[in-house]
Amino acid sequence: MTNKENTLSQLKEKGHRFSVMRNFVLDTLNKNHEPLSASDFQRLLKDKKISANKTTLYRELNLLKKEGIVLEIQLTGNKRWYELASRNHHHHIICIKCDKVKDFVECGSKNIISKVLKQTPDFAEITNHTFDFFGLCKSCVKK
Amino acid sequence: MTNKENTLSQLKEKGHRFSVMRNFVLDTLNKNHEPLSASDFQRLLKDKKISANKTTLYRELNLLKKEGIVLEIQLTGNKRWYELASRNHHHHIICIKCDKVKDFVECGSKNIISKVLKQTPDFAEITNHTFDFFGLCKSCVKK
DNA sequence: CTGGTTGCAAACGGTTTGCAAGGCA
DNA sequence: TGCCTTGCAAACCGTTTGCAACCAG
Repeated sequence: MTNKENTLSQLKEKGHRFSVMRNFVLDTLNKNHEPLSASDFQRLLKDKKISANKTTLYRELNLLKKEGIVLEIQLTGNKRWYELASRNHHHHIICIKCDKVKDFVECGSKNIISKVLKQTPDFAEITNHTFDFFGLCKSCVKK
Repeated sequence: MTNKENTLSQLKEKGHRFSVMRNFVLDTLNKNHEPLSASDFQRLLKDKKISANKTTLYRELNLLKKEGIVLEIQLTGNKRWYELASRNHHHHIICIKCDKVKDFVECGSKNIISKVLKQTPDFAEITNHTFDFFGLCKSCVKK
């Protein structure tokens, strides 16, 4: 059973159904190992000639987020990216010109968290962190 | 000469003028050593009984950004924070309930950058990075 | 007087909501 | 048949823009 089929049946047990959008989003996330934004999904939907309303896409992304299947991440400005929650802990590098996102695994933040809490006595607990890099990808540098 | 006066005269040399909003924003940023969002500024304007349109505030923040006096940072969701560019390199911890932001100086990212580039051959250069922590501040934990 | 600064209303872009229609189990 | 899913239009929220009036230098 593939990862996607696994997730679909997991959702069915919770009373959710099969749908074209659900299948598409899970399929896409399993095949692309980089975070995708709503506009990425819309472009891919168009490529696959799947006609769908953006509302349906946003609702699906929120449902998958609520069910803990995808994580929503905030990288730049005013859009959000989505990736499978099952992926290992990692971080991102984003091109500031074309918004391309790649992953990297190095983090090394574990031993920093206790230092952070010592420096910020107002805070009680840390739930997550970002450690994202911004720069220029090679194709944007050429331009 | 205070930091604010310094910046104001620096701006005058570039043809910009004194204005209530400019004075307020610079004053506020110099007095608050945490990043502030547009809504923070609007609240503080109200507190000081300074009547001003939000457009004016956004325009001022963008002008100061353009002049390299403030940095715009993206922490969560759909709003932006501003802080003086002259401050030392540092990072942030944000309360996920009340959006309160505090700084911390520990970074330790320098030796990580080369590792990041090695892992992501698509990228040519890194211009900046985020290293922000999300959690609960003590007053939100109590609630 | 000149051109930087302001307020207002409207637009913008990504995202969400209400509601009625559609369709999977 | 029940209720999950969909499409449409409109709302939403932070931010930006056009334009005419204002005012610091």
